[in-house]
Amino acid sequence: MFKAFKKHKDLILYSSSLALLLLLLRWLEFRFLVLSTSLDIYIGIIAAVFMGLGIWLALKLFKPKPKTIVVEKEVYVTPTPEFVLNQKELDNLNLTIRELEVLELMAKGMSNKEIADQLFVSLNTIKTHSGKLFEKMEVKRRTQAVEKAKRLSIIP
Amino acid sequence: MFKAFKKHKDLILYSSSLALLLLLLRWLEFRFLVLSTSLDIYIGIIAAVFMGLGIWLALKLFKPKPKTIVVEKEVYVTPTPEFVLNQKELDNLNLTIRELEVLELMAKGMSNKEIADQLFVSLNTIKTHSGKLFEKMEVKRRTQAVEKAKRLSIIP
DNA sequence: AACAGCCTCATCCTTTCGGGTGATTTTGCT
DNA sequence: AGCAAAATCACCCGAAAGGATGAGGCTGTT
Repeated sequence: MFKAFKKHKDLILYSSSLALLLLLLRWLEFRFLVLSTSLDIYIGIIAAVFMGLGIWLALKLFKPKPKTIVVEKEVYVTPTPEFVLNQKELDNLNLTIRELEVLELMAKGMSNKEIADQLFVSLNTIKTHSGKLFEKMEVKRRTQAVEKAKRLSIIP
Repeated sequence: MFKAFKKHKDLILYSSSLALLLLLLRWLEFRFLVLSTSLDIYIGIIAAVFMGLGIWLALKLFKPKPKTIVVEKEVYVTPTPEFVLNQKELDNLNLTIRELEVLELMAKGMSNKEIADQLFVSLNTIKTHSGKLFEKMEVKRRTQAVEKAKRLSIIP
């Protein structure tokens, strides 16, 4: 009994609604046909009411359909292509420790003076190092040295 | 077509039921109240049609209103070894085309003179461009400019 | 001890770079 | 047509970078 009711409760609910609506219509029919015989208005009301019923029905039936939309959100991956030192190329250049240090600081955009201060040596020393560095790397300017070093994966 | 039927089978089912019920009621009404006129049938048709219209309207109009549940799905972006320009940072710097060109050539380790020859302009012009470039990038030397540009993914 | 390699520093000189200023032309937009 | 931004070029000056050369000190190997 209850099971059957539960199974068809929607149907019963809507049927009841319709019955109620029909009663309303009958009442309206009586009111308008007896008091004022405006058929157009009557039909208009019928149309409006049933259209409303249709809308209500449709909304009721297609209501809680939680459509899930998967939004792909790109995760910002830090551009860290994991620097791997190219030992081979580094060996080929045959740089000294000091020269490599100077190269690394150059790559940070530091001036010779700043590098000198950082390494606690004189400006002239850095000039000597950088000069030899350019010789070994076969470049003419610090910018070229840095570019080549990055290209050869000697520095990150 | 069949898919649409399957999808809205509930609605169709209930609508048919209602229509059937309506017919039954009308028949009952006719039988017991003996009040059947052509007007009633006409009104019934009106009601049915407009209810159908209402349903159709509702489905049509409120279809693109699916209460969507947004599920954010994190997607792994393979660390592309290829250069992806950071347009945001580039826009922030508000560089001109010429300044960007100079910056790119600087990054290749070229001297101002070489850049001037490459772009078919005078050395002084390149100096002006580079000066403004350093201003906008808030750096003091070309090496710093290149380093920062690479760090911000403005140049490869 | 001798030698080689590296690090350090210096001096002299030239080139390059960068800052500052001003001017003219070109171009894009309204 | 007129305005604003961009591009072009010039001149001056000081700072930084780079080339050439020489020299002294330290360290590990032979």
